[in-house]
Amino acid sequence: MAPALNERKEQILRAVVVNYIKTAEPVGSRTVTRLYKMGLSSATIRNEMADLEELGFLVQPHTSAGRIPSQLGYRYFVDNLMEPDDLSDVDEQVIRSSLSFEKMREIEQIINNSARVLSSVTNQTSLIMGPQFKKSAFHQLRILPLDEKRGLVVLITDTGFIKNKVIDMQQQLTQAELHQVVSYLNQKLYGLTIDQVTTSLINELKRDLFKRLEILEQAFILLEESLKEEKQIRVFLGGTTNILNQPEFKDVDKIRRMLNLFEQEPLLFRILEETSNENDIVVRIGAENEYEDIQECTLITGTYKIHDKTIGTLGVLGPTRMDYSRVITVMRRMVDYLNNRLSS
Amino acid sequence: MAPALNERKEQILRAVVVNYIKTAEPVGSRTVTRLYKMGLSSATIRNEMADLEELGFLVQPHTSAGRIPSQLGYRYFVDNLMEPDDLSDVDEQVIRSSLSFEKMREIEQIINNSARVLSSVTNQTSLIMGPQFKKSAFHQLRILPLDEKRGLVVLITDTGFIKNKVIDMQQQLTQAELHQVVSYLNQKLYGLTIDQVTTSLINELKRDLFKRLEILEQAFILLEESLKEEKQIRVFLGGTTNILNQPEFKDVDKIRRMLNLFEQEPLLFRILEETSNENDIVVRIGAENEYEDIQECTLITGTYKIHDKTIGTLGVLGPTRMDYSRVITVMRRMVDYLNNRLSS
DNA sequence: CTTTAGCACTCTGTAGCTAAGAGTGCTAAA
DNA sequence: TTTAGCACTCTTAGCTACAGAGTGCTAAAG
Repeated sequence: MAPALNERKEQILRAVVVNYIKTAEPVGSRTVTRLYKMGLSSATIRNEMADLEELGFLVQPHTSAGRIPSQLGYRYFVDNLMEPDDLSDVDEQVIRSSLSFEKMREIEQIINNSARVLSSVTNQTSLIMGPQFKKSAFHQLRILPLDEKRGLVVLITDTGFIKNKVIDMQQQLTQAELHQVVSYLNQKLYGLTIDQVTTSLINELKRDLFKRLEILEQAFILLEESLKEEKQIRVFLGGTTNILNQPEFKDVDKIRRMLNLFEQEPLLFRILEETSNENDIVVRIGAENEYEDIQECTLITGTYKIHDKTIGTLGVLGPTRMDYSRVITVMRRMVDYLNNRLSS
Repeated sequence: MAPALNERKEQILRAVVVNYIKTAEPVGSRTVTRLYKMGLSSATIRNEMADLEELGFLVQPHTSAGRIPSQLGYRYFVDNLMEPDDLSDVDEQVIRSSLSFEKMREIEQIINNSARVLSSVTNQTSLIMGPQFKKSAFHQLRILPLDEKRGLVVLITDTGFIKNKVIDMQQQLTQAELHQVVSYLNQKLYGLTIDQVTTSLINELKRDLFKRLEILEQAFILLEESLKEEKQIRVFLGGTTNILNQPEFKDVDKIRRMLNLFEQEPLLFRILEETSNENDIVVRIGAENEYEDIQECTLITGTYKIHDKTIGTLGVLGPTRMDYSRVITVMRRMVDYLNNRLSS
């Protein structure tokens, strides 16, 4: 744990962090006295800043430059010094209106829109995990025959999602046979979360059913597959170009690494999943992140729910020099609105 | 139309283009004699190159640099000088295997995979338009009641696509009423392309139906909406980071403009649609492109079909200095395989 | 003991300069 | 028509000089 600082040091640390976030330039002692006058000369501030550097809260890019916050400095700032941000009415309006579209009945549209807004309000890149069905509970399964060869599997969860998938049916089934299979499956699966529908459970059911009805192999493989597919979740990105506006990403090589990351959906998914916590907003600064390529970045995550069941994560990714206060506030609002919208 | 060149000029132009494509450095007269020895001194080549510049096929970045091809130069090369590329067995293998996955039943997966492969084999960015349903013909409509409040609309086209969408139904319909509506719609819409299902036609049907059955308004709005939605098509991107490897994109500002473009799906769609031609591969070099932000790029497009019906476009986007021969050959193969795969 | 003024020192970034290298265009001869 | 030779142009890399910003230290003042 970081040692506590006396009030004067805290004031100075705050001044440095706030200023550096705003200007992206190292902050010198002069600047601190000028902007946050506290009746002290620059020499005194200099001494204090030297102390703060010794304690690990500040670093110097080179001997004769100002100071910039270290990872520890940001951490202390976020934990102890940050003042909550007031969102402007305009921001508030933008966030709300992004979700109020009457027509957005498909959840993917809502999520996609949210990603856009989250990135534009924060000026960072946003990542939102699509709904995780595996955390929803199985509610109902239907199979609708389309023609001789195809059927439509419809899966309904307790969180109100409906996923469907077309399957080929090699063998034809009579209406009655189909009905029999479907009701058997419904009975067995009801109330389980999608997570709990494991391959072994499916195999068991398959063995069971085969005794009664031997025609089903193909249909079963396909059900299994369709469930498996639901477990891989889309991650929606917004404002990927925003990182290019940050001075810390003027190096093409860094840009490449970031964009490369953005193309790897499963990886993004894992990062979001690892970072997030159901109950609160999580701030991961620099090397606090597991994944190497974002250890110069800060990732802030929150989760959204449907009927009190957590089903997805939203994240904002940017350089460690990020307006923490603002992003966290925006994230809070976004989560609130999203929860309301999705639970109605 | 560009004037015809004598053989010697053609040889030299080809040499310059080929070399510049490979090295990204302006090509001087010495280099041409050294690499493509044709029994002439560099002075002669110099004279010829000066002619080629006068004719508009070559340009000089500055007085004392070598020459690079102009847009016209590339055009002449593509139209007259290019030799077809032999794909290596490895490439061939990669392309084929990207599509042979047994499990990819969903067309979006196939398209997505194709985008990935197309970009990695060409080392450029690829864009593939998802299937355009509006060019398919209406085949069958079904509505499956899910519970009291919701139903599932299933739309089947002659190209074998099945699109479906969940709708809310404010008023409850009896099974019989629903059946009546559905069969009426099927009768009216059968054989029309989705394109032809205009708002006015829908309104007409609506009036018609209202006479018989007044409960349907809500259901109708939603059918309309779901059709409208099918008209906006996804564009799948692959290898967006590849442009960063090109030396012409070392400027952060150019990168930003490109990436910005990539985020605007509807725009990409329009560009692909405008550029492509059903019957052949189209090469748009530099300012031949309509859209301003890609006038330093070349876009090469091809189309893919299902049962001889064109339903989508694939594109490769990169700097004008692009390996035309290779990209075009790869595009041809890709189109072939894709057509085969989708029509089976 | 704390604060501050003063000053020497360090490091960066920019501007200007030079020299090397690449390539051209022109001229005159083959 | 081709080519050798040469003066000329432009870019790039490296070097130096210098202004600007900021520090750390010392010694004096509170």
